[in-house]
Amino acid sequence: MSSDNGSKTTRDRLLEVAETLFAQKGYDAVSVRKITTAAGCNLAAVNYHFGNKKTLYLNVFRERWMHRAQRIRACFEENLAGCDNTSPASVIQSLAEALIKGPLTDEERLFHFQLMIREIIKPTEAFEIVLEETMKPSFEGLGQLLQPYLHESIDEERTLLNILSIFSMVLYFNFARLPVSKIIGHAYDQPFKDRLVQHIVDFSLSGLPAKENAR
Amino acid sequence: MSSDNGSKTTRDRLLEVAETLFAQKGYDAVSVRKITTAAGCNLAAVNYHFGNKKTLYLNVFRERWMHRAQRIRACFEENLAGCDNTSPASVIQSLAEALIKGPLTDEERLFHFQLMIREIIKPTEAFEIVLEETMKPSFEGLGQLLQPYLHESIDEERTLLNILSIFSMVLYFNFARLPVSKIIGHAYDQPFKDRLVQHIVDFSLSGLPAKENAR
DNA sequence: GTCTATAGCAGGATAGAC
DNA sequence: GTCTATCCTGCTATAGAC
Repeated sequence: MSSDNGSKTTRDRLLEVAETLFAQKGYDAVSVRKITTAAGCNLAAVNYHFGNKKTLYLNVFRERWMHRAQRIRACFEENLAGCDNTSPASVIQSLAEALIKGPLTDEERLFHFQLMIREIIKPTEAFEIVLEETMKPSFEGLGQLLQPYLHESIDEERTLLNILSIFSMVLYFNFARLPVSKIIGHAYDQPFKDRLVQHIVDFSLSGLPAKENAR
Repeated sequence: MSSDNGSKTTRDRLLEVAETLFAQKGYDAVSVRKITTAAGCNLAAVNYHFGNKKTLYLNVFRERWMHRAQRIRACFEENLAGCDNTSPASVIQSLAEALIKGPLTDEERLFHFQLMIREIIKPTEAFEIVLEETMKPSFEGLGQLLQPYLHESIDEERTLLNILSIFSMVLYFNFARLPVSKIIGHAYDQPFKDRLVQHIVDFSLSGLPAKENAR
């Protein structure tokens, strides 16, 4: 064994370090050399444990990203179960809290959404995991939860657009922390995250807080 | 001169090709070789015209991205001037149309937002251009347009969160075309873009189209 | 302003010792 | 399972001919 390895195996440290670096810098900007150095192991370790760099990247999604997505989902369901009744407000609040405050640390959340965004703008094989095993089921579940409360005239596409819009806000406020911080003039501290969740719930339920005569 | 150059100068072709490739694949995934080959010129051309690869990337933003942002802004102002009166509805409709239908071709729009997203997740020097010369002024302008119509109790942060939320939807529906298409089950054709703009306006003004007794 | 040729280095991947 | 040593490809950047 070598330098700064905790109790974890080399394989696990590689996955952990690779996730961080891939999220921060992107697949092409990260070399196998940087990963193995940061993981405190040998250059050949990636090829021994994963075959090649691409498979390491895919396993980051299969073994770590998916697990995070499941933790978020479980948190959403707990939040919802903790509500007195099911309503659009409780669904959206549960969702926003799971995604913005949720079970992940701030770092984990940032990496999670950075990886997701990278797959959306430039899909690889990992995109299938993100889309089919996470996004689609989530949106479908949300659709079924919300449908009973929406106007009968709202068709399936419109329902999906509503869900995608809520999702787009949550996604944006998670991955665009830097511009958001610079624009609002302060960091993502806990009180702000509370206000943010409240804003997303309010905006999703009622849109702009306009005066009565202003529409 | 060489192979497939139109009437444009080598310098212009380099900027054009580089923009496309950087948007599609990201800075690190694109080599100077690929750029010069695609532009039909010699490997040394990038260094001759721009000094190095990084400066070429920055000039894509300075000379092409900024110009696009200005065209979008001009379109927004035209749209707004064409409305009978200023109201939250007319402001949001003008904005959504400028950004989703707007003056850019579908390709241009995709590249424009891909470049923007890449700068948001991993900022370089170009981020300053995007933030200070485009995002900040736009959000400030929108704030001034909308403020008179919002409840007096809404503070500055809340106003910004509302504007950022509208922006997040427009951004998402522009750069996440692939997952959105796969989820709604069809492509971004013109009728869909019309429905999309309408949805964004409706959602931004009123939130979810819920039954009266459902909140 | 555009080309060829090449320096100089970093990349992914593998073979084989331990 | 982890190491060293090495192959070979591809990268950015430059020098210098035209």
